[in-house]
Amino acid sequence: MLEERTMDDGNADKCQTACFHPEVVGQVSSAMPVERELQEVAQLFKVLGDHTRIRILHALYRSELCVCDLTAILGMNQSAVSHQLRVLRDARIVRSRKQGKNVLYSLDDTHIAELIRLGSEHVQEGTA
Amino acid sequence: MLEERTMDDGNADKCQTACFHPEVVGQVSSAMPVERELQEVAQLFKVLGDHTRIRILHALYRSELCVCDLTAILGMNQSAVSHQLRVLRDARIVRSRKQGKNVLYSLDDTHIAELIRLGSEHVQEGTA
DNA sequence: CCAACATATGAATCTTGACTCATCTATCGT
DNA sequence: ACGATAGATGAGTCAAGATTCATATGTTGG
Repeated sequence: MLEERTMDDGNADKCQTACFHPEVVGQVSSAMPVERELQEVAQLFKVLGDHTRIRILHALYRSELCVCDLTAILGMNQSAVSHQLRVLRDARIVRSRKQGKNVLYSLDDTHIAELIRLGSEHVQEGTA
Repeated sequence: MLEERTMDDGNADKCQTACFHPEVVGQVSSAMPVERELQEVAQLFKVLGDHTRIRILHALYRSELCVCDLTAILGMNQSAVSHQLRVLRDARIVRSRKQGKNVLYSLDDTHIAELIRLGSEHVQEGTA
C-alpha cells in the first residue's frame, strides 16, 4: 500500500501560504522509502525499545543462555521472559537451539550488537 | 536504584536444579550495565520505534523542514506531527530553530542517522 | 492594536503491548 | 510409563502512548 504523495494531496491540513519550501517537500516526499520498509525499521526499533528486552540482549551479548538462566539474571518470572524471547525470536534478533530440557538463546545477527553499541554511545554522550 | 544481582536473590522463580550454567549467570549478572543506562538505551530505541517518528526522521535526514512541510509530507494533521516532534526533541534526536512564524527542525546527532542506516540494512537483509 | 497564520499543548479517546496466571507440551530420569 | 522440570502460550488485566479535538501562544502584516 505505497502512496505516491505529492504536495497537493488535499487530505492533510497544510499551510495556506507557501510554507517554507514547497519544492523541497516534493523532493523529500519522493525520496521517502517505501511504506513497507519504514514499517519494518520502526518495528525493529520498537522491539529494541523495551527495558526487559534490552536487558535480555545485553545478557546474551555476553553468553549463550537458557531461559532459566535469563530468568535468574533478570529477576522476573519465567513466563514474562519467554514472552519477550518470543518477540525477539519473531524479529529474528535472537536464535534458539534446544539442548535436552533446556533451550539456549543467542544473538542472531551482528547488526544487533552494533545497534546497541551505537545506542549506548549516544546516551552516554548525552549524559556526559 | 542500582541492584546488585546475584544468583541467590530469591525474588524470582528460578530453576530448582542447577539450570545450565550457574557460574555464567553470576558473570553475566555482574557484567550488566547499570540500570540507568539500560533504561536510557531502551528509551532511545522506543522513540525510534514508531512509524510516524521514523518517517519524520527519514524526511529530516534529507533536509531541514518546518512543521508545516512535515505535515504535508506525512499527510497527517499538524497536532499529531507537533506531538511527535516534541517526543523527538525531548529525546535530543532533533533540534529546532525558529525562523519567523516557522520552526525549522533538523537531526540533532550523527548517531541517529547511523542508527537508522544500520536498522534499514538489517531489515533489508532479512527481506532479501 | 488586530486579524491571520504557524506551532504547541492539555484533555480525552482508543490502541498497543507488557506482565500475570493457568495450562499445555516436551524431555529427562527412574 | 510416570513424575518432575524447562519452556511455550493463550486469555485477561492494566498501563503506556499515539492520535484527535479544542484551544493557547507567538509572530507577522496591515
